[in-house]
Amino acid sequence: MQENHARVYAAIAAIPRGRVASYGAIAARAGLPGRARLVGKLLGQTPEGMALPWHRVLRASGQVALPPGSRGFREQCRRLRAEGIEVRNGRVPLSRFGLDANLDRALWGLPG
DNA sequence: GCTTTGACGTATG
DNA sequence: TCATACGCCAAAG
Repeated sequence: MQENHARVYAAIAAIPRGRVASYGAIAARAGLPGRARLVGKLLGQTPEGMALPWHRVLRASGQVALPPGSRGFREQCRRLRAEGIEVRNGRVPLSRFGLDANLDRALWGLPG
């Protein structure tokens, strides 16, 4: 296990239930700014059996990264909805469920 | 070694 | 909102 891999896994595991984070945010949190693709690559080779909230990782746009209609795509949407996250057309409104967005809202004391 | 290939991101029009 | 261009870098061939 590479050091970077471990950090990426740790960053993903740190996403609270009911929230989502982007590949870029995960990479940055893992100390690898600008390397979102590395996160995607890693998840692509991650065994299904691994206990990891991989479904909470989305593109910066809020889009599910997996090919629409694929098995993984449906599984991800299913898991997200199971946590109360709204998924519409393979997209999650980051304004409400994005981890960073919610942190900002908390800091500014704005309503959700 | 060089080229291609990604579960990506930002800038620009 | 959609498309294109470019940056990024580890793996695989």
